[in-house]
Amino acid sequence: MDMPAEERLGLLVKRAEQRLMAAKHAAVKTAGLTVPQYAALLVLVDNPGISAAALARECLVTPQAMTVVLKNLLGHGLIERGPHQWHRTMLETHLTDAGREALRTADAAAVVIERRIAAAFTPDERDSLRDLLTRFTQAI
Amino acid sequence: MDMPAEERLGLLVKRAEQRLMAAKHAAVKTAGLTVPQYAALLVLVDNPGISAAALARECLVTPQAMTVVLKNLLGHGLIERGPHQWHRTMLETHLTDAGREALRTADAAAVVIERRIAAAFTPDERDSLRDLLTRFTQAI
DNA sequence: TTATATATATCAAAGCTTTGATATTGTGCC
DNA sequence: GGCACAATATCAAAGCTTTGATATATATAA
Repeated sequence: MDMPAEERLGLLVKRAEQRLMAAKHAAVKTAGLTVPQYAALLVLVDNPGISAAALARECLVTPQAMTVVLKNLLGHGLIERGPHQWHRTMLETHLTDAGREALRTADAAAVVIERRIAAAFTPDERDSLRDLLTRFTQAI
Repeated sequence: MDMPAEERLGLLVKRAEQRLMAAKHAAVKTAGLTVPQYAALLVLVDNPGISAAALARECLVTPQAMTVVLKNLLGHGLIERGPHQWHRTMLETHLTDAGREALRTADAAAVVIERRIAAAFTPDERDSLRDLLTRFTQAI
């Protein structure tokens, strides 16, 4: 009301993210995954045995949100969870073979999108966008 | 796995949007609103009597999602809904005085954030970011 | 007039997210 | 040893979002 919608950079970022999420959702769906599940598996494959809390920090969500995602992944047999040796308050999470396979399929589809985006810019423009977005984030 | 996370421009956009949403959420919360509620009221104030379906299109969400948002706004007395004259299949939605007041408060807080973001860039950089983000969206 | 297509609203199911609250366990300090 | 602190997990409530299915009403075309 006090600022024209046209000038609000936030709206542009939101629209870009919305489109990106829609495309990624469709991409990882081919592997039977949701975007948050894909993100969790992506961290998990490089951090076997990571705790739910640590996973949540990596994915920038709350532990409660991650619990829900892990519960669904567990229900689909893509991960396994078991008690930690000495830290009895921790649960170790590991990928199953099915989980690894789903991640492989999903990532292939997701990378196609990232490559399509990258191809829309020159190397200089990519650097510029990276810089502007980083400053955008820091400005908030 | 096939592409370094560093190079994925999508991740940067997602992080920027995440921070933006967190900041906006905190901002509009001072008016007792959520971000989707704020977005709906922002469209509503310029389109009195708009249908839920049209509102959903403006906000880029599904009609079902908008129904939930409107139900909560209605429950808080910020909007009113009534039947349309001849289109009996439509429900007209209008802001209440309380809704207008909440929107005014929320928008003031939201504009502060947008101004802070805008201030982090020169006019040329803003144009550049606008251009790059638009092409980003179209590339998907 | 009848049939088709379109637009509206709404119910239901599944999933993600947040804040808030609680219990258990491990760590460090006294 | 005992106590405060931090980290983990989990329950609960509220809200947003999607896809899919269904019912009603308007508009258009045969």
